[in-house]
Amino acid sequence: MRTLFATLAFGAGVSDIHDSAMDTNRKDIHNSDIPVLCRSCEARHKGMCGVLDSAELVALSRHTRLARHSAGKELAAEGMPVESYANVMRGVVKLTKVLEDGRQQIVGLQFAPDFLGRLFAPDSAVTAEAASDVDLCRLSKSGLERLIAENPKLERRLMEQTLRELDEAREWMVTLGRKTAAEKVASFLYLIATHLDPSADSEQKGRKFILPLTRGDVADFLGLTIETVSRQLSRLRAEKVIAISAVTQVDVPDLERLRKRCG
Amino acid sequence: MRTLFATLAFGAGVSDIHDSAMDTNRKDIHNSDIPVLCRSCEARHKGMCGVLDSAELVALSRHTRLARHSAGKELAAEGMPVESYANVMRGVVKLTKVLEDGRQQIVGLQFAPDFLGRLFAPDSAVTAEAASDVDLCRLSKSGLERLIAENPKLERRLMEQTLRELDEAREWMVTLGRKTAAEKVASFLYLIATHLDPSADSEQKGRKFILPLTRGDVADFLGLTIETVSRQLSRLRAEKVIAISAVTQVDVPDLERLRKRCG
DNA sequence: CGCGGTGTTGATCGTAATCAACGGCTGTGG
DNA sequence: CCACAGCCGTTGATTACGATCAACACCGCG
Repeated sequence: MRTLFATLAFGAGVSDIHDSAMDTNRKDIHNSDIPVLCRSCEARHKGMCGVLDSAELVALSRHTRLARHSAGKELAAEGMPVESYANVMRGVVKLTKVLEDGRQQIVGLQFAPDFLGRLFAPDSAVTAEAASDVDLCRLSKSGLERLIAENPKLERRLMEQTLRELDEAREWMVTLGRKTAAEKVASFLYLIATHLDPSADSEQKGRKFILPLTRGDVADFLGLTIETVSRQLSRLRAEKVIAISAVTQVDVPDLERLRKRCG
Repeated sequence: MRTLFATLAFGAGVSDIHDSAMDTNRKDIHNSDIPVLCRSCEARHKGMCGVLDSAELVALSRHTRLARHSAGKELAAEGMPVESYANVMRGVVKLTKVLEDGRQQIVGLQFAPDFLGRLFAPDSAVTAEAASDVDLCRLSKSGLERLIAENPKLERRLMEQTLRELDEAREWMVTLGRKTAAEKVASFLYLIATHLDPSADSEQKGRKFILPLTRGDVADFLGLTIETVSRQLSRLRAEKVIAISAVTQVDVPDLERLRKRCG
């Protein structure tokens, strides 16, 4: 009934993974046993796929396909049924909730290699939207649920990510409830600086990154207005805590100095 | 080495469960197989123990003991190792986080029959404190972790509670980030009215309850000051949305009318 | 060139924080 | 028994932080 995994992993009509990815992990042993799509994927190491052996990866890959979306694409809607799960391979996904009158709050940000989706619930409690251009590894709902039932280690790994997300949500509740606008913006920059660019995790002091969110997104994340976010960014720049070369290009020369602004 | 479970369930030095509890569940079949401490416990139905059969309950009860604490008692400290888990049997436990300068935020409230504790982490990310007088069913760390490893259904149940807590935390992030003081206080009262008193869940419109939190706690939960909470409560009372007979005694004549104030 | 979208900056306003006074309750000790 | 301290909660006066309203700069694009 099913053809070779590779055919499905690159499912018809979906743009192929870029060539450079093919070359990245040549050093891996038994690469030939690992589905092509998985070879460059962070989830295989730090994400949920890290608990799977190559045979299990192959089995899972029969239910996966690469999906690329550009910034702004709605991936799941609040209150709507979810037909598939996904792993974030590249980019940032924002999870939002809205009040009837349109006030919006970002309640979570998912980076590679985070798992995306609410297990064991008929429909999504949040709206998921691509904050930047993203690559997702889509997993069919039934396929993953079957695999979870068979593989306790996988369930455990997902439990651990869920607990981590809960910790992060609670950390953010402190920021939303008790910090000033200045501290909120500093906290946001610190979060991004420490979550993005996971390759360079040495003790290097300075970090440059491209903000994956617009000012409006940042405001929705922090419970502020666009104007206040802009003003606080200007203030941090004036005080040399950050440099802003282009609107989305932020440079943090001293991460520790930024952390001190987080309250 | 171990004596009968009943002896340990009522471990020496711990005050006994009150007599009335003994009579509550006479109608249960095979009550004689169920540990005495479990007979009146909500966790056995809606909580994590709902997935255990009576033999498993007995096995678990060898690692449990009833612990009573009065309001204000610190049950776990942020950043400190946790030596045991617990189920809330009665009362309310608040989970808090603090900033260096003392600003405090409540990041979660646990009601019966919630599970208490952070699995798979060496130490607690939050401070847990009895908000009201509470009864806990303490579970030894190693005992529960062994049981989880053996019982996939139990892990699943705990996963489901964790996911529910994550949903609740995200719901609360909207309240903290985007609601006005008036909406925050209304939302808090609505939360309490719908979470407390789980027995009377009929479509009755009116609800009376004793606030398990002080004004200071409410303020810490909502990211407000005591004064603002007090003013908003006075306003709701003046507008007949609630009645306050004593400081902790709240009466919500029309739950739907309260819900409309939540934004 | 004008246009829409995004971001910055300035002026003003309003909500909630802060500062302050006081009332009610409880427990303690003369 | 009353006096008083200490705590909690309410209410009033004032302040300040961030929202709102407004103008404009910048950029890509038809």
